[in-house]
Amino acid sequence: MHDIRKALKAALTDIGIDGDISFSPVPNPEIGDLAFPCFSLAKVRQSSPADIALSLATDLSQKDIPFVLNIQAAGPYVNFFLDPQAIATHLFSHITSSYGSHKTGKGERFVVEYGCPNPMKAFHLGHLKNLITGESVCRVFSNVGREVIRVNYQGDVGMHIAKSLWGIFDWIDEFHAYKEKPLQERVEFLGRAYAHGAQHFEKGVKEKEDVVLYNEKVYTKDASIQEVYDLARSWSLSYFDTIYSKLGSCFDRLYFESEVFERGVALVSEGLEKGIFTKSDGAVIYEGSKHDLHDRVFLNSKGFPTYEAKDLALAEMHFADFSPHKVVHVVGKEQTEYFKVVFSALSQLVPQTTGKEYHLPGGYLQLKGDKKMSSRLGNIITGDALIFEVEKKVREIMSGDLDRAYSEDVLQKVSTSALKYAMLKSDVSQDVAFDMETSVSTSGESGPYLLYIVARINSILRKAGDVSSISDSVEEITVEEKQLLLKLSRYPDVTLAAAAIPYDPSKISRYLFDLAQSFNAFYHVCPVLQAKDADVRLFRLTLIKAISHVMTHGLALLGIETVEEM
RNA sequence: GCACCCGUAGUUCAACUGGAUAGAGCGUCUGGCUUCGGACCAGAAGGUUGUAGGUUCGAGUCCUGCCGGGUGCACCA
Repeated sequence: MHDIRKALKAALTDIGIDGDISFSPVPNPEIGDLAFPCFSLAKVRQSSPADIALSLATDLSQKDIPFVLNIQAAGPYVNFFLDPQAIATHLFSHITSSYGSHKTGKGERFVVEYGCPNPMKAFHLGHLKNLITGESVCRVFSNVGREVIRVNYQGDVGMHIAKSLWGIFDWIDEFHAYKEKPLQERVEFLGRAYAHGAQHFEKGVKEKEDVVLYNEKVYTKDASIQEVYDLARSWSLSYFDTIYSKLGSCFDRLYFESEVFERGVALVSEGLEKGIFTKSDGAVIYEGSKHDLHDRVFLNSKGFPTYEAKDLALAEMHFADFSPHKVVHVVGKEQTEYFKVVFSALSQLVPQTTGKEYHLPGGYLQLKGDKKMSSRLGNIITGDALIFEVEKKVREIMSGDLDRAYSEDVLQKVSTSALKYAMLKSDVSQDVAFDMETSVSTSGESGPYLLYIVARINSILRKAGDVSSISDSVEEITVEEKQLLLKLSRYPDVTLAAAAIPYDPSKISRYLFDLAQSFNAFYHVCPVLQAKDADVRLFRLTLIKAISHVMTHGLALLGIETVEEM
């Protein structure tokens, strides 16, 4: 579509139109495929948009414009009818393995921070959605040529760790007994220990002090807790690794709060001297209120760094380690105001970060409907529990198909597609109401539906045998085929748009669903293998091969692998 | 109390960034088809885009007020 628009723009420039030339979609294919609205010209030319459209259409009709079959003025619009044959020829010669990839981001290095669970705590639903979103964003970035560094920042110090440690030490014999048990059980123990500590913390002033003591022990690296701390931390991290690998993520660098808190203190002290921070009630704060934001505490009155201070040091490390062009924080949208304040302070403290820090706000994940599932999962619904439930459901559905036995690989891929597509189908900042039935269903807007389309196409291609030769010319192109050609030609624009601010993989998921629907419309009207004419058969095989390629490519950007059969 | 985000079909979401008759999935109703893969398809019903104004050729989209929701605002992460 980019090439098509370029040709149209050139033609318009040729007849004296300057400035921003943009096109708009046409509501109905019967009146055209692409429109040029003439409203903005009306002011300059002191004439009605309709008159201008008419005169432009006449002028343009004199010219031979690539991809254009016919031009008509329709009210204030100049409508272009595109030539499906020319598009097919152009498209089929361009659909190679790199169709939809770009080099526009070449030379740019993006650090993407996502995942970010807290060691010794559960990997909950929010983390799951975040991981899936972040991974997709990384792929979308790589696809335009950017170098992507995947980083994961995890809180291995702080009050939540103190709570866990208090709980563990209160149950220390049990802790030692768990050393021999499977990872899953060890992690579940940690979860209980955390809850135990958190409860204790809430009981009263004295109990609170018990827990705070552990916080200080962690910060001062007290020898009495070190062995237990290290072990519990490593259990958690191994457990997170199993989830990352299951969902196809692999981090280049894990950052921990324990490695930034000291530097955080130093940076804030430095900033205090420079007048960037001020003292207030014994704490050190950044007066965001002077910059249309709100005030935040960076060092508490005991001199310990808050999350804010640690984030400053982390940012400094990002830049020291990778000199990124952009650091994208994939984090829940409730942190929006927080990031504004931190970025503002950071910009003054570490000027090279200015304009390079970006918060990508994610929506919340809520489970919808299914009461059975909610109760089975209990109050604490973890991310891996949801993964398990999806797998179980998919297995249930697929084992109902007695004609076929499915491999574990296929079951896994279908499950993953269900989960990931559900997370990525709407805008990143939109909350996701996860519905099990619609997510695993093969009809409707779901991952399995898209995989099914690809499997069908691949099945047809297998039956067709060798389709290495392509055909781009045919006597007549049907309306369904034309729609597919137009949609396929849009794909590179879509991948480019997804990689631009606001970064959003859902642009791709929506496109793929739309393409799949157009394929279905085509498929039920146009026979492929049984096409009467050999030319038509080859043309359609080439067409569906192109669709399969784009679908596979696009799904990969979402982190979804396709299957040959399902 | 202040700030930010959001109100679109019964429901879950779109709407190419201000353009033509606001579109899809699910659900509902009607019909088709026993397979180039039926885990299917077609058609229909369903809307005063929360509300009242304003801006202009033109508003779901921009501005203001109100109503309703979410989130964040000092030593948690």
